[in-house]
Amino acid sequence: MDSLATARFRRFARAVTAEVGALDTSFLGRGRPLGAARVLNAIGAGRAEVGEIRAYLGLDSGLMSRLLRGLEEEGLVTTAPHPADARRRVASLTEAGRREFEAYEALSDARAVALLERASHADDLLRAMDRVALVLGQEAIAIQETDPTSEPARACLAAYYAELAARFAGGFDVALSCDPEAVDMVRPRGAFLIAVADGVPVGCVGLTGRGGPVAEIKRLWVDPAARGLGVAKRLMQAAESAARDLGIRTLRLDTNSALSEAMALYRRSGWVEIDRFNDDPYPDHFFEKAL
Amino acid sequence: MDSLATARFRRFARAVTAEVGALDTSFLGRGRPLGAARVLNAIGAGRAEVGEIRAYLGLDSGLMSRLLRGLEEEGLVTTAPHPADARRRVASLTEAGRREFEAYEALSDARAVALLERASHADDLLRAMDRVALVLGQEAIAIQETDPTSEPARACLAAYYAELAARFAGGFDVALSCDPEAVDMVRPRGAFLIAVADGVPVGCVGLTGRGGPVAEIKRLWVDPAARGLGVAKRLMQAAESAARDLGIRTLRLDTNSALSEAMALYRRSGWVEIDRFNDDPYPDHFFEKAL
DNA sequence: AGAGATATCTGACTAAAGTCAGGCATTATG
DNA sequence: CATAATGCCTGACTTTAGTCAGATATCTCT
Repeated sequence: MDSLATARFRRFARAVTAEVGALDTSFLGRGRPLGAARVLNAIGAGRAEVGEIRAYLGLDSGLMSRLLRGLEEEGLVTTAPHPADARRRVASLTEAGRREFEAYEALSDARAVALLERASHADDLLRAMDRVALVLGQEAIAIQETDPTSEPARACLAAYYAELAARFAGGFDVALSCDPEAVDMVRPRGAFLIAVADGVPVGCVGLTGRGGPVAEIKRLWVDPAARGLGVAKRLMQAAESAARDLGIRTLRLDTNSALSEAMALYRRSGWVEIDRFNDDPYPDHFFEKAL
Repeated sequence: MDSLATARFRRFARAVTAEVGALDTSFLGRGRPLGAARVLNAIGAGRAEVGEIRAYLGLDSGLMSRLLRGLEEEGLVTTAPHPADARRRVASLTEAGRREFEAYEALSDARAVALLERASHADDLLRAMDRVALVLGQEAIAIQETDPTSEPARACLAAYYAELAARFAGGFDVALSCDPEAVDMVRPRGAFLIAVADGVPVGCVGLTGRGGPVAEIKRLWVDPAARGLGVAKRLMQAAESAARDLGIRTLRLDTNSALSEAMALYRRSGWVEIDRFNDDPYPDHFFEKAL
């Protein structure tokens, strides 16, 4: 660890506290102390159980209780006993509370937009921010199943096609490729999985079935900012597990030698190379795995 | 500005506040409230005037005054009237105050090291952090003259040579190149300039004179994380201005077409291409500029 | 059913941060 | 040289955050 590294880290911390601190204090400015605003926003973000919010915000139980009472008196929050355990309480926003939460959200978004519009190289800045966020918070990347036509799925696929176009010497045209139908990637025939970090999709994989015991893995992609963190491996494991659920016995996939990280991953995880099994012009390597 | 951009920014803010906030609260743990610790650290970081500290930390004048009194009673700080304006006051650390400041510094460094050691891909993480810090805080990049054998200058040059080795098809060996003597880059013959962001060097340029009216620009380098922010242009302007100071009338430089950004910069800023003027094996383009 | 654990609430505190009006030198300005 | 402005200080507040010791209701386990 060279001594410059700590200086670089601290330079980063200084640059960022100024901006991010401003984002935090934007929680003020709606006539409510920070503590109460944080609780309101935690509830708005989906945290319902009082104990969970308390742990998340690191609050003393007495303080938490008083903040909740305050929000209740403002008419923003209601609490009720937990249906399965009446010692615990669950909080939820009232109509007015939801409006107030949305006002906080709008404030945060406006701050973000203002900063990004002010910065030169916003694209590049966002990529660097993604990398920092993902490496620091890598435990927060979750794999979830979604419809292949959903908004986050389409965002992943667009990025995937753009990357193929950039990496294949002759470009990439999805119309020339064996593009699976969306219906083949929805249960019961198949599945579509995405990796999500804090609401932002960072990777995807499709399991394409045709109703029989053989299915294909298609469209494995991971955001460059999330590479090296084991996301592709987790996506593949989740796809295999979904395949077993669907009664699939054999998985196949095709790929291109330009995608060296993907090839290495397949070889590491029990896939064996087989002969060409389709006439898609893009792939030059074919793999199979028995489940 | 797509809506995902604000989500990505806010993901970054969340990931970072957890870590950077921890760095901030490391200011506690020395038995002093945060406010007093922040004032002490501001003085230690070189801020002397009370009004300046007040503005920097955003404190009320009454609060500021009390915090200063507290630090004085602890024997960590002394204040004196400003020599040019006795209404203003300047604060400085006592011997004990300096020791206490250094203890805070050590604490911050330890936090930084702990985080970087915990993170996978620390190198890559630091590069992304550099990019974020530099784009956000680009106004804080300062150009300064230094000895070419100083620690930061050597760090820049090592990075410069490493980059040439990576970008030249046949590699780069400094021993084969026309390497200028350090003494030719020190006044009165020449100069060496570095760009510094918050204590970390991010770029350099050498002005190599031989005592006559002609000098050469050598070793222009900018940290990849700081590119696109106008640092190279500012370094070149500072070098030209130093050359004028030294009575130089004509500047020359050699470069290689693999360094396309540099070539573009020279063409943009009034340099004209001339014939080869040395037998260095690496350059393939030669430029001149009259001052 | 009873003992102990758990989750939240209430009351009574303290510490820290922040606000505001006025005071006192000192300096700038007409 | 009088007047206004500036920079800092002091005293008297309020608000916010945080702590801690019970109280209360509920659940788990035997």
